[in-house]
Amino acid sequence: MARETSPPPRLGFCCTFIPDADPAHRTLKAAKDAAKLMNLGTVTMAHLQRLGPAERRQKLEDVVRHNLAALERQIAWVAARPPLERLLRMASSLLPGYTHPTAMPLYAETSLRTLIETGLARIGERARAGGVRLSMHPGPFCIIASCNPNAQANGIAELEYHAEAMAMLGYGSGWHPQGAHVNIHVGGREPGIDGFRENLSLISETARNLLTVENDESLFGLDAVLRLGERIPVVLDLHHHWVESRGAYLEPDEPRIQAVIASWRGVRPVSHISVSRESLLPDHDPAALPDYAALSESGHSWRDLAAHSDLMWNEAVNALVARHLAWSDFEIEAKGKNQASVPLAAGIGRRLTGALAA
DNA sequence: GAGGGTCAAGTCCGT
DNA sequence: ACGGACTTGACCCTC
Repeated sequence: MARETSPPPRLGFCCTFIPDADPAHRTLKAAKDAAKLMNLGTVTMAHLQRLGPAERRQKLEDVVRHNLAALERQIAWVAARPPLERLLRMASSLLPGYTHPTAMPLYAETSLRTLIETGLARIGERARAGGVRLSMHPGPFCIIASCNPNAQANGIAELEYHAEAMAMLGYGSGWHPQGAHVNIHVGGREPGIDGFRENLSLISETARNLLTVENDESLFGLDAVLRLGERIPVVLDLHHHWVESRGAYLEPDEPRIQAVIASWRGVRPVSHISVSRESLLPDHDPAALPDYAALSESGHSWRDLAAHSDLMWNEAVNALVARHLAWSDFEIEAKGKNQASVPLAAGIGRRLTGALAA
């Protein structure tokens, strides 16, 4: 397959859509209802367990139906945005309790399976027709290597759930098809990188073909995860790297960027960006990159600095994203979701237009 | 409808 | 020892 034309740059928000403050939402409830329509929900396993068989089945089906419809609305919204914004991280709550004993038997029933399979197939087609790049990022419980065999088995099952969902969306064969991926962290200190690499043999080919591994802020930084780059694409989180390295911002010409690109083996990489919370930085110059040493000295803990902001308030970081877009797409990990990613994309769009005009 | 306890899960950091 | 952070605060019951 020839790759003469590289795909266009993309950035997007993660999991949850936040509606604009709209005068049409005259009450708080109206705003909440608007958000509910666009976002995936869930049901607790404890609640499901308390219900009788018929109600239990109905409740799960209701949530799944809602989630399929909400995901389709999210993708339709993203597809209607400018090409730069056509990327979405999907919420893991799509099929609640898929690997939990309370819900698992229900997912085995033909009627629910058919509902899910037909729904996801249509949603995947819609994403591809709309040029929307999709990903998932399972929670911290999804680890493929742990000293606790039970935790490891649960983690692998959780990864397989994400891979199955991707497969039903139409991304089930080949190396990160259309850039689709399921991104996780290395996990605990032990068995670490080597355990992670060994356990790649324990997961399905579909999951291996979708998997990516991200540098974290403490145990497994960029250099550590690049040791997996021969097997698995590396997702570079610039904010994690800043925290882990105590203040380093990578530029696109940094040699390790080439190693990250190589790890994706022909697929356009995805990276993550976020910034420390606005509240920690009342006097910070939004035009300068956050200064880890200075913030640390003025009393901000490692944990505080690692936490994410609501919006992409720092213009220097935004400019850094614009530079890195030359080689990578971006997931914007801000608490304000689309309220952060849309203005960021607009700023970058203006920057690109300006560069062309100049 | 608001308020508050509860929720499947691993691991680390800070107190 | 325990709460918070991370993936993401939502869900569900009671009043």
